[in-house]
Amino acid sequence: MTNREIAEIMDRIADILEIKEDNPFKIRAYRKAARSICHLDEDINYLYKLNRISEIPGVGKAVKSKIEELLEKGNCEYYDKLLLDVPSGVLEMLSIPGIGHKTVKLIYEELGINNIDDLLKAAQNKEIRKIPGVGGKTEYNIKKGIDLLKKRTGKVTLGLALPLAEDFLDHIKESRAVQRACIVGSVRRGKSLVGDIDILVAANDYSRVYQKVSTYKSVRSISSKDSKHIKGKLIYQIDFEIIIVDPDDYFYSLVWTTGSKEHRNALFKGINPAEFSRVESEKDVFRKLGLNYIPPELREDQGEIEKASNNQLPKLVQENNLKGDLHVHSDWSDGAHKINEVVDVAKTMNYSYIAITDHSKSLPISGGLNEERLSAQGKVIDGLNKNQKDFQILRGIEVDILKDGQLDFSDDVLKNLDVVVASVHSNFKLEGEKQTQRIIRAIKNEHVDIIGHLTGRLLNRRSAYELDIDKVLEAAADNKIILEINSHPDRLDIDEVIAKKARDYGIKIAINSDAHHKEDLRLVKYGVINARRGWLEAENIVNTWDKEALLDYLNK
DNA sequence: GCCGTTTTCGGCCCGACTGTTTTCAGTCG
Repeated sequence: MTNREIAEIMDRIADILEIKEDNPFKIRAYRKAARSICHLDEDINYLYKLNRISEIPGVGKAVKSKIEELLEKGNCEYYDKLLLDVPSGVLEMLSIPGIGHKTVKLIYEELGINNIDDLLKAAQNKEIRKIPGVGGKTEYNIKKGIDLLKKRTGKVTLGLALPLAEDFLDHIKESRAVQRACIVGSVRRGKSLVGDIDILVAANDYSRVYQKVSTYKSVRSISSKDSKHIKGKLIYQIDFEIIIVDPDDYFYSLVWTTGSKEHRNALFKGINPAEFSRVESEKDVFRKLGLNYIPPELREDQGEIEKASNNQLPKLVQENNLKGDLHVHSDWSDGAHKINEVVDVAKTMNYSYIAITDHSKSLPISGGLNEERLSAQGKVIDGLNKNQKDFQILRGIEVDILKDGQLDFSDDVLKNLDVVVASVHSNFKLEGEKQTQRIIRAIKNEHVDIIGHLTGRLLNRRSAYELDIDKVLEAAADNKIILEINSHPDRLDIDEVIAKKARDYGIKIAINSDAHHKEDLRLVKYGVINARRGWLEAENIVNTWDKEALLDYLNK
């Protein structure tokens, strides 16, 4: 079992205990264990072998024994028993945004509804509002929530799919029958949500490829196979397809299977594939078409083919262009690590600066800083900086944008900081014009440098809030405000469409990790992919600049 | 169920908003 599978079971246990109204602190303990297992840098099987499971934060005697049982036997008696108490459909109802375990339990007990489909029917028939304490508004939210849920069915985040695809690819490449292999399709293009994992394989011996694929540890089932394709399901219910081609056709097929349908149709219109037999590289395929090499992230038929024929493609930003990170949390608020621990990881990434931007006081759940603690943190950072060589910790804050667009700190406090990231963490449901004016007011504050996760979307969980993007971009451009690409794979906010638009407005971008755990600094990988999909070059991204140029820009 | 220590029990993140009622419970971040 993988770390993530174990973590999901711990979360599931917490869900069931919530429905059963067990001790809230016990529930929190299971959630905490799930989170820290998710964040482990090491394989939990490896920790188990070394007898180091109890070193995981939040894992005590009871959780440890359950993890060990799961790793040894693949199941756990306590969990199996709990599953008998609550129907699986009721647990699925918990994933509907806007209703929690209390409401789910109430609906289950009062109406006997135990699955999402019946719940939707009951909501449509106005049955839910008959329960005392539940009204028409909740009923409406249930319908809307289920609608959102249905839309996301089958798609998973790149953050889940890419590491799995890479691991699968490594496994396939171990086979001597495989001459070449590559991840293709939407995963290679770096879409933030993907429907499946596609891998192209060049091989002559199909049966040996099948043999290799079928022994991959995360394959759960195989639904069809022939000499050209193997299809099935991986863990987390992710579909996969292995496309097997003759080695002579590999590079042509690589281009064919990577681009979106629209892209490849435009690319190969009226062209005989036989012309591309035995070409030596992907670049050669494009050359034969009279085009520059088009990076996978751009192969979406958004004008890239024309640009490739005119030598006008952008020189896309790369991960190794990044010199720092401007949105990082520490244990001064809801981050897991001390500032110096985060700095140590940043140095391994060859960064020369990071900004520590903990939450501000309006977010008490996150242990947000008040003026006194912010000032104390500043002194700690100054002290740490004295011992740094070729590295600087910038003093920052992720300051809350309040409901009316005012900030959570006064100008007198903000003016002393190197980096001010302003973000929305409340009142997501404001009507569009008010939301727009709220953010523009923050943009106009002279001390604000960056707007964090501008649209507030959470992939598969929460839509972006209502916002007039053009008005916001205009204001950002006028006020020399940097927009963040938040790299967390559940956010990727701003998305590639807004990023491209922002570039056209002349707005600078920061690719930030928003790390709450030291290892999460590496999530910028996804931010970079997103930026590339938005046609951004290194010069558009302020944290590819060296420290002097950056500070100069921040001081405007 | 975990954790820490003036250590084997007592405390554990909390405020705002929403919806349903009319003073509060549920949900979210």
